Amino acid sequence: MARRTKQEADETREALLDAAEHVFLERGVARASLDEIARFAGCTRGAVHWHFGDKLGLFLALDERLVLLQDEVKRRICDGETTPPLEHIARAITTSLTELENDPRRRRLLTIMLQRCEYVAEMAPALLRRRQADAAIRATLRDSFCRAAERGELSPEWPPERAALFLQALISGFLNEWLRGEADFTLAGEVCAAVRGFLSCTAVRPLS
Amino acid sequence: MARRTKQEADETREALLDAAEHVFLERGVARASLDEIARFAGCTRGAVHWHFGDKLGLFLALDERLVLLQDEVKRRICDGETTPPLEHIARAITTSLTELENDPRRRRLLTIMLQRCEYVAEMAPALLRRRQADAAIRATLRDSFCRAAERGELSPEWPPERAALFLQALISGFLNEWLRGEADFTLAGEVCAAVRGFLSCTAVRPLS
DNA sequence: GTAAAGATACCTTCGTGTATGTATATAAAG
DNA sequence: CTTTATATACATACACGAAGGTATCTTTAC
Repeated sequence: MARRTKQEADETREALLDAAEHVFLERGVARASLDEIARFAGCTRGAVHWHFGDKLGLFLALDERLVLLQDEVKRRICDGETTPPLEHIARAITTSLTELENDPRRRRLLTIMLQRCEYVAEMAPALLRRRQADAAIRATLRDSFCRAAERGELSPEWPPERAALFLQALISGFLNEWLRGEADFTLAGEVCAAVRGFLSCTAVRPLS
Repeated sequence: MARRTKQEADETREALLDAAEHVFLERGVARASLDEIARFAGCTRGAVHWHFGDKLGLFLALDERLVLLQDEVKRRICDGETTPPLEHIARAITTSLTELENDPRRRRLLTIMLQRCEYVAEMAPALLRRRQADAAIRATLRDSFCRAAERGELSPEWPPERAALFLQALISGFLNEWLRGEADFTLAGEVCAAVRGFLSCTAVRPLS
């Protein structure tokens, strides 16, 4: 009913987010009703409006639950820089992709954001977040490729800027296909192999 | 009014599709009302229901207006096979991408289908069409890579199946980034260069 | 007691489907 | 060559439900 402890309130909040995740995925964001979501979470629309204000607020709160692959890869690249740049990129991506593949919640969230919602004006906050993450990972990749070039490990055929753009598009494309659900490949397997295949192309010496 | 000539009826039908294209793009498919679309086309909802039945019918009719890139590339590859396979693939993709870039209507349609609609169950016909096109282009690419392998022109590092998957994901990823609108690259320029870059990697001899 | 946390009730808006009205092109009949 | 009939191509009107916002209770932790 009402004013349970702070922790219980947080639990209902989480339950509402879980419910939204489920209903959004099945019916799409636009067709999902707040009542359906609330009922799925075992409460009423009152709780939704209390915690999130309106539907957009609920959606944006759900969006923030999604850890972006870009951020993870960037974090891993920026952390410990022991191995050679290209190898380091490959490992960061491999680890991040594997983690993503083993996290069904993230997959569901990604599916919602990419296939179950319409990006009109009011969704701007969610889009902005992805835009910034894209720009950040792009810069990070470019830096790594630059350092590889300085060490004489990058083929002159692949200027850092182009290599970074290529890699970003490649992963984005694979991710999209993977999310369709009919994919006959795995992230940890074929996609990581493809990434390493590309990085080998950009290297003057083969990757270890 | 009523019962104009057959040609006039077709014109209103086209006008309605144009209007739907415009309104869907601006407001998203779910939030667009049939009344808004009809009014934008200079008629009323009566015309919409007459020509398309309901909103889903309108959407699917609009979807069929979109010539898929996959189909174009496939057609170009299957047509005249004079040059070596890898070079032939590169040219087919280059031509198709350039054509797409110069057709703003196709870009708008693609944007609607990828960013302005929610793929729930009833959208299945549109999804199925893309699925089949994906499968077809994939098979076509694989065949071409196979023939390149038979001619000794394909690097053993790249089995045909993997190369085809890679290429498909790469283009799909670039297309998605391009549709975002903030792309700092062009299809005819950077993307074609990237495709040729990849194909060069798969070749034992450099492309011409 | 009071304010947080949520339930309930009410109202209003919007959009769709459907049913029906209506004018005209076209073809058949005379 | 008219007249008549009918299917076509819409416009208009209505009815209905679904969904969201807001306001008002209710409960309980502190």
